[in-house]
Amino acid sequence: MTELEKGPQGARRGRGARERILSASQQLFPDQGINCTGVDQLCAVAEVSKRTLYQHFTGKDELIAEYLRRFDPDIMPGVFDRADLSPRERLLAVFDIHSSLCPFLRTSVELQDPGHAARILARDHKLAFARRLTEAAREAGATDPERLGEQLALLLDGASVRSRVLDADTFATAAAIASILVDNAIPTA
Amino acid sequence: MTELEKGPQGARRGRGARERILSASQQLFPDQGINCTGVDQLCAVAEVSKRTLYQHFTGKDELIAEYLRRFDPDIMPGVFDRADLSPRERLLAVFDIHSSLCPFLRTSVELQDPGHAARILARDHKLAFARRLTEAAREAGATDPERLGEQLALLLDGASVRSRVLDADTFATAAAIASILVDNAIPTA
DNA sequence: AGCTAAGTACACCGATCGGTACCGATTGGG
DNA sequence: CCCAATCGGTACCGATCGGTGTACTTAGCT
Repeated sequence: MTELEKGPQGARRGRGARERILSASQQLFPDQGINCTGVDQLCAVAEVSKRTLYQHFTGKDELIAEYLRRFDPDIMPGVFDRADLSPRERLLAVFDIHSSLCPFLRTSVELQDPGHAARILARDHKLAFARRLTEAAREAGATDPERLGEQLALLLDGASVRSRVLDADTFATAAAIASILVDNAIPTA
Repeated sequence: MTELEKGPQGARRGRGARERILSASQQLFPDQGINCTGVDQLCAVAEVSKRTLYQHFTGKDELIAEYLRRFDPDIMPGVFDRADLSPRERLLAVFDIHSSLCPFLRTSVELQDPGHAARILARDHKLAFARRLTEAAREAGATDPERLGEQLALLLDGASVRSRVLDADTFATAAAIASILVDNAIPTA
């Protein structure tokens, strides 16, 4: 009766194999990296046969792309639309997320082919994210919202990759910079 | 039989194999990544037999570490010691280097083991680099040199990794931020 | 000369990679 | 009830990975 999710291959009554595979990807890729995670291990964790995986995805490359696509819709869920915060606070709230290495950055570094679908997705994601920051900056009354958005995006990526190499929390530093930038970019602040 | 001597091996520059291996590493690792560069290809480019490589290095891991160690001594050659620049200009001159993805960042992302010698080296390098920035900030008269040094280091790493994913020059953005930070950190500016 | 260290060439190893073929069990819809 | 599609298990494929063993050739130094 309830029509479940529709797969490209017509998984009409899918037993959830596709979901389990994606779930396993989201569990293994961030921890072990993409290149260091084999298809066999992916199947083992997902409790899925290898054959099933290749019925849902043409190959590992497509799986990686779909794995990234899952992150896209919920960019920073509940940050940009918090009504309890002032526009300025909303700009800085992004830095409260003490995250690990951003999956899009990791993918862009690990994959070599610049034309790989996943790297295109990563690029699009970063552009979209900067756009959302720009939008928030405009609402906050920044004189040059686009510039401020790009600046804040760079701070986030810097903190993300730097936390990886230093094994320390670098988001506080980024937040401090962001605070200065916001103050400088918004008149009557 | 005194047949021809197996090709033009007579003029082989027998010595200096280690140097050629390291040179090949510096040529291949940045372009193809570390995990995607095999030992065989490394040997081919270095014009070195596989046996020779393993006589100079215990394994690929040690080669990676030594490859990184080569970058260490010449951090930003001729930037921190330019007498023709004011201390403030010296702080900002670092951002004129429109570099590609920092090898230390790339290594930290590609290698999974946090205890890998190369990742320790990368961490040490980043700490040392921030220290040099801190020193330069102190000479420039910053009120909190350590803080400014860490901030500038984060900006550089952010620009580096962001240039990778966006395939664009992001160092101008970082330089603009740096200029603001420096102005804010140095009194009587 | 003659010895030794360094380098080369090439075959080889076990492990793992991404990906495929086949087969039997399960399951839902007509 | 039967058909067709999905799924799991498993063995398998060729390629490549990092790393080794062996035998031969060279360069440098007394």
